[in-house]
Amino acid sequence: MRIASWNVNSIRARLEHVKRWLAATQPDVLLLQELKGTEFPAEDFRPLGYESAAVTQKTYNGVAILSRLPLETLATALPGDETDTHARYLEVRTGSLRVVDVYMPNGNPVDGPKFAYKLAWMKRIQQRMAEWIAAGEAVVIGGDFNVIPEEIDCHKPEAWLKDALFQPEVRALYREFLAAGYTDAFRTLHPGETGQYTFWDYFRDNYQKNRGIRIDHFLLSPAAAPRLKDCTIDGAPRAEEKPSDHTPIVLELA
DNA sequence: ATGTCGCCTCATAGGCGA
Repeated sequence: MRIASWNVNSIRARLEHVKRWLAATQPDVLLLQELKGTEFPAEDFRPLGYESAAVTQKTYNGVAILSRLPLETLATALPGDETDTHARYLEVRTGSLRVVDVYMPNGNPVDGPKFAYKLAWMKRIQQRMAEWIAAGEAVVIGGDFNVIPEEIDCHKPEAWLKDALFQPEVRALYREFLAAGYTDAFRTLHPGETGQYTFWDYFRDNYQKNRGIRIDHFLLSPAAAPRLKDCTIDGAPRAEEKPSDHTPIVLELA
């Protein structure tokens, strides 16, 4: 079973990119983030064999899950804060798995309320993750975590010291996810491998120079982890015309 | 500080978020 995740930075601007990539890569499930608009073009994916669920809002955020298998929506918001209206979370059951699509808050600037929101959001999902482990659930959590886990996950750690994505508290929470029993699919299969990134900002020639960060991740619960076969980053879409600033990460499960 | 995108609007430029 092939499950992929891609922050597309506007589904409207990237519709043809996504359709091309689906046809070429043939994932069973695709998690999308940063749809950036109220409308989700579900009907464009049906001819390719995908049903979908989406959580959208105007201008910002937005997540969707496409699946070739039947899909049942379990949750469209992360519990724990009734005042949180951001479209950042979607949980479905498909292919006997609980599949969770996350677009975690960016959190910049570090000295403002957005950073507090990021930490609170991460603690809220940590609570859910503990419940799934306690229940022995097979869970795949994928998406844009907006977390650079370790120094190896960025080209130049010094450049990210003041950024929310690389703060000690944020990295500590990510490590707590792993300590609780979740498996970082990519890093587990590629220990110590450098230069592997999922995001390069549009500035300068960061993609051409491979000055990026690894912030899109797949985490597997203990019940799902034994099925892990492969996890790779497909850099090709980042080299296309008018690309997203992120590129897809692809997970293979037995 | 800056660079570049994409979205939106008391719109054709500027602000916001990333």
